[in-house]
Amino acid sequence: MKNEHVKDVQIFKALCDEKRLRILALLRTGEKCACMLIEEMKIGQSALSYHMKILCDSGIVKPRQDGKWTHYSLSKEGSEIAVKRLLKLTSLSIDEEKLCCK
Amino acid sequence: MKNEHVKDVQIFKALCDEKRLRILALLRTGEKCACMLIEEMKIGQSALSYHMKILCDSGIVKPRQDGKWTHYSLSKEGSEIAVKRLLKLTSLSIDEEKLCCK
DNA sequence: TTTACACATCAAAAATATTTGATGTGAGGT
DNA sequence: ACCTCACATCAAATATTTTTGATGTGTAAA
Repeated sequence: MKNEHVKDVQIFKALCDEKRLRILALLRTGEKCACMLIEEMKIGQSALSYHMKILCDSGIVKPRQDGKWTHYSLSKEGSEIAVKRLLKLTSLSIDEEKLCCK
Repeated sequence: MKNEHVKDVQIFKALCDEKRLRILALLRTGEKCACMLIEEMKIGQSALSYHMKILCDSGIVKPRQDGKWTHYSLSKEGSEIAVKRLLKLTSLSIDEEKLCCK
């Protein structure tokens, strides 16, 4: 009854900010480097870094180092986990029992 | 590029708080009245009302009046919309074009 | 119609998240 | 080794969210 949902909160916190959703929208068209996101988002370097950390920590976005540059892209695995968690959180637990016991 | 994601933010804001996830967990076992949620959650009446408003406004939970009592339950439609939005937000837009043009 | 109950709403306080500007770190290039 | 660039991290300022206690609203029973 305590830290039950810590990971879930982390995932959905990543998604509950408009700027982060706009970043995701940019990543939907493919990998982007931080400098490009800063430009497109019209946001400070430090603020972008803050948001990217939240997105990466959630698992939905993954970073890739390329020398001095960092490139970000959507993580298929992370997204799948997020969807699975959402399905679980919003489904009746009866359904589960049906699956297990019937 | 502005209020593009207002509805999405509303949906995921509902999911990014630990207390609200615990409320959802309680609702997974079936409809619950506010008074029961207050008890189980060990939370103030006013705070519960605040959280229920956020959950209901997101569409994930739906209220039902029964005289003086309000009962809350998971909304199947609301949950489906949330899952659809999450899938969209985290999928490459290439996939879409494949579906449309090929 | 009065009263009690269940819940919503409000405003102020408390807690948390985000932005900003300064500084740190690590990878190259010279 | 030194310098610059790209980004991370920190601390303080600002903004937003949540809690709390008081008050409002609608329902039902007396």
